[in-house]
Amino acid sequence: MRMSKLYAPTLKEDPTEAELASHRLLLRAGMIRKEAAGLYSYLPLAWRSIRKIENIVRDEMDTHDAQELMMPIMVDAELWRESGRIDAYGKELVRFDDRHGREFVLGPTHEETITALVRNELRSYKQLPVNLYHIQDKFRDEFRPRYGLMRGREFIMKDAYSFSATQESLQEEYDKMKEAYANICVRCGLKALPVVADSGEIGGDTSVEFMALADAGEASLVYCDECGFAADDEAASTMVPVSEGPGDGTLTKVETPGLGTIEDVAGFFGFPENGTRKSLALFDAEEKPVVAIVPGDHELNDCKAEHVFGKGYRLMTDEELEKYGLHKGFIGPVNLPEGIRLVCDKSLECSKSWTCGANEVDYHFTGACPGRDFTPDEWADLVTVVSGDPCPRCGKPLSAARGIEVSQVFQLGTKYSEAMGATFMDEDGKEKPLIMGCYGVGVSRTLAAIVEQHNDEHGIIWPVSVAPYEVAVVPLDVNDDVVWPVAQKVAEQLVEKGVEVVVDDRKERPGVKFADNDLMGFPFQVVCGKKAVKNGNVELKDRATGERTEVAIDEVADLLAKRVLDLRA
RNA sequence: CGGGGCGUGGCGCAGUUUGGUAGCGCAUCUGCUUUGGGAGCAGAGGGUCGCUGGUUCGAAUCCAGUCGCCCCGACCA
Repeated sequence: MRMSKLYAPTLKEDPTEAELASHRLLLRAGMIRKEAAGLYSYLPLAWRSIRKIENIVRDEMDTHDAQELMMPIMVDAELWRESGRIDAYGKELVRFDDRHGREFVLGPTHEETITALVRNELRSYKQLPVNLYHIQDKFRDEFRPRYGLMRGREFIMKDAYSFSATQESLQEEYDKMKEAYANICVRCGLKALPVVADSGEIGGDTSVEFMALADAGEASLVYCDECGFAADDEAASTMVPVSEGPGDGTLTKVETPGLGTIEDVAGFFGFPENGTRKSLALFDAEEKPVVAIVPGDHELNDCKAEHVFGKGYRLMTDEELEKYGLHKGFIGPVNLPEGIRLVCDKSLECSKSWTCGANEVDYHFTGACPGRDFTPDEWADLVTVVSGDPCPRCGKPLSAARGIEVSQVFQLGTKYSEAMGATFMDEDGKEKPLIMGCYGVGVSRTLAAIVEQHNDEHGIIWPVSVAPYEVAVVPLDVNDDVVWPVAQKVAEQLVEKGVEVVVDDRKERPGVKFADNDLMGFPFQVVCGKKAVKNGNVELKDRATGERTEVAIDEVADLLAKRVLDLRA
């Protein structure tokens, strides 16, 4: 490919609307253009990368026994009525009538379509399991699309659906997809973690999200380097280690004038904040007063609190505190006024000597002991797990990170097959609903996540496996009758060896060429300058490391082809 | 849906307060010079100022309405 013919208009300045590195760089590198809010055109360079990602996905799907097909983007709304999602999905679901007045939706996902497709043909357990997928544009009319390809209204998704006769078979399909997804991330050059999304429930993993680690990610998570455990920080549950407070374990009232914060109290006793207890007064969803107590160095988790106190719980205002006989900064479990429910974090259950408010202005207790000095109504999981807390699986300290959800595997069960009458005849002669799994990969989001993880101040740094072109040959002066033929020769040799090459044949100054090639992020640049060529050399630049080495003109194609082919996933 | 901001050549912006011949930088085109990190000089082309209506002798500018976009929040998972 000749750069002079390439449709990739680069921008010298940062677009004002773009904040994320991926959004900014994809725009600047001439790879995407916005058509409307949340709607983007993929220009040739981005489309080449998208196709490479798709092909990696295809390869992994096919080797894990899934079959590709293609379903329409338009879906008969009747199917969504059958599944019951027509109302449940809300305004994100785009609906419209065709010319005959029949209602349709633009598929935001395709459970309904696939279930309707297979219910007529998958009739016997002998045909199962089956796993079918397609790669298709999806449309979700997001309230607030943002961050470029990260959260668009129209996006590319690979969605697979498995149909099994038994739970064991579903588990097998699910495990295969999990393996495929881990491979996909690695092959795309993504550092990603499989995050248990459903850990609060009955247990077992029935849903895993693959999170590409990136500071710009919308999800917070904690993970364990030691054993590989990872969970959404809201879903993560662990026993926070707590230290016993000061004192000898007898209940002692201590004057703490004006010390109304955890920091003050910990400082006063010369104890870590962890040795104190944080008491929060709130109203549950039914407006009944509650005091919740957590370790002093942890926060009440909003999501968990909703589980315990109901959606709509809220903290008391200062006036409301006084009304219930509570004092800001000095709330505690001992001598709690009548009628207030006491809920304590489960990690405090083993602690026998609490330092906490005395429910009296300017006084705290040390040595407060549950069961002896007060009795909680409930022990519950209340805190947000943070970096350093022990891994619930192996006990080693957890790390915190932010992530981009690039894919998810989910054991659906019989939700859709039951609602839509997709049944099969089992071995025992009984008709049963198909047991389903669904498995999605955000292809366009994966592209954004890759850029988010692979960039520097000069631009994108593509992993070879998904680079739009693997090598850029950059003659610094195309009018020079020594340099230009050398560049052409090297490019030809590389193409012959199967390498994807773009030649920067533009009549631009070197600075422009360097800037553009760095921005577009081709993994390798072969720079042909007058001086080096005169010595029989060209310069080989590794975009990732910035390392430049002079290589003999006759050897560069061989050398590079080997490196590139090695790095292809 | 709440709060804030913005719509002016392809891109980035000034001009709007105080109405009076639409401007700057980049990009584009031509010529000459330049050629290892976004060149210099000279010249040229390109805009119904988001849209609709109103006020006025006169509107990018004032008024009303409307459409679109961006940011924060809430919602959604």
